[in-house]
Amino acid sequence: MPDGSKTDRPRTRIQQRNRDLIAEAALEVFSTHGFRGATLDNIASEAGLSKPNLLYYFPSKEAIHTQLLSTLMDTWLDPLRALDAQGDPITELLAYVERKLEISRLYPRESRLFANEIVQGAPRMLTSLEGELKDLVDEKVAIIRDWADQGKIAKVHPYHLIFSIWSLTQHYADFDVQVRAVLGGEEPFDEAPAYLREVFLKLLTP
Amino acid sequence: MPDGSKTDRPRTRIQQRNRDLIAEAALEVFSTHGFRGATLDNIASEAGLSKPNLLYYFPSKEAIHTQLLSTLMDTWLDPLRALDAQGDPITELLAYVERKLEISRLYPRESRLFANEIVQGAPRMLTSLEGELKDLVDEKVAIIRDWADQGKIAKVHPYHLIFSIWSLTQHYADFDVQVRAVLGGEEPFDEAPAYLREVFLKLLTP
DNA sequence: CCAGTATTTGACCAGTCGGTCAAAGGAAGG
DNA sequence: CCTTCCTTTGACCGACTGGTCAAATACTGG
Repeated sequence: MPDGSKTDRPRTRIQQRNRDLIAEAALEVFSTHGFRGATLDNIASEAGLSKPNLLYYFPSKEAIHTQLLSTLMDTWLDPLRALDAQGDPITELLAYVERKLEISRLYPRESRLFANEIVQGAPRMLTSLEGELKDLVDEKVAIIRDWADQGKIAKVHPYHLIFSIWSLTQHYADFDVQVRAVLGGEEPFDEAPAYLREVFLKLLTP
Repeated sequence: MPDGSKTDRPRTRIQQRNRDLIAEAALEVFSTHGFRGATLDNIASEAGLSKPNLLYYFPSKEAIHTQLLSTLMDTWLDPLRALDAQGDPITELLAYVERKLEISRLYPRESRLFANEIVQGAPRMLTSLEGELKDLVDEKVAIIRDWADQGKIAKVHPYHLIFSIWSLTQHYADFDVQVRAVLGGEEPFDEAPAYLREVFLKLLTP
């Protein structure tokens, strides 16, 4: 049995491949059915493996889910990490919006995985939210507050500014079905970038 | 057995009370665990009834869920219905934002119930979205487009304007845990109304 | 108080779920 | 070819889930 601890790399190519297959399948299934709605049989067949074989690589359903979440948390925070205190304030913030929207477009399943978890009260993620996430946000909020104090951007509530960026960008991934149902045939991501740019440009211009 | 069809009123006070108890309990459970994550036992004990007793009033778990969704869809659309083509454009739109935010504050469980359903692809709601919802939105979009054409508000993409109102207001209900985790002790709904007012005022002013 | 109806429930069922296990199949080096 | 370790699986298990049913218990009008 392979060592299940997260720290050590898989030793063989087969392990690497199958762990990747499982992660990919689990992302697909968890993101469309939620934790409770996903079954090991679903994930197994999506991955092209048998159920006992899944459990050869991961000790439990919960473990697969947990690994997915913690892997993705980093990816999720990257765009915000890139917000640079040295850059031009408005350019930096608009670039953040753009990066975040692009990620929603490219990785909607990851977005929905988080959405599922958070909407249901984040039972398996609360410590992450209160830890890494809050720390990073606090740090960037300080930068935004400085910019506002120096008159480089409009005086907006920095926490709510960040919430609104998350909200507006992730909406296109998380509520994709609704957006498409309302738009009919039109492709949401054609217009979204320009629209969001306009929103935040108007909001932030002093 | 009571007649299960939705059209006729319950005949007795007991039926009325128990149906209400079940709906309330189901809202609580479905909104925090999703359809699959909710169990009849959960709902029953939350309602203070036995499981077979639930199924005396509703033919199935699915039926409870369906009735919740369709009852709530109306409530959900009301704020948008109230958007008045005759009123002052900016006042009307800001009032819509305010109503929507207020509803998120007062009925977060209802909001999360929808969020759960839509994030997972709206398997039990798609026809509603493509029907009533789209029709109402189309109608109101026409009004907003007129306002923009007449120069009474800024020229913004009307569909995306509506998406952004939904997104920003519902975020405070749907992602409540995350918002609170980041804010620490602060109460989100203290600052949100003024913030959102500022966002949309700046966006809509020609 | 009684008959008849509405309501409630304990016991039960078949299907599904996460997870186990022993045994069978591969891969690789000597 | 043989040994050793890695990988895969069919069969199985106990817990849980949605749902049924017949019997028991309240309610109601007469």
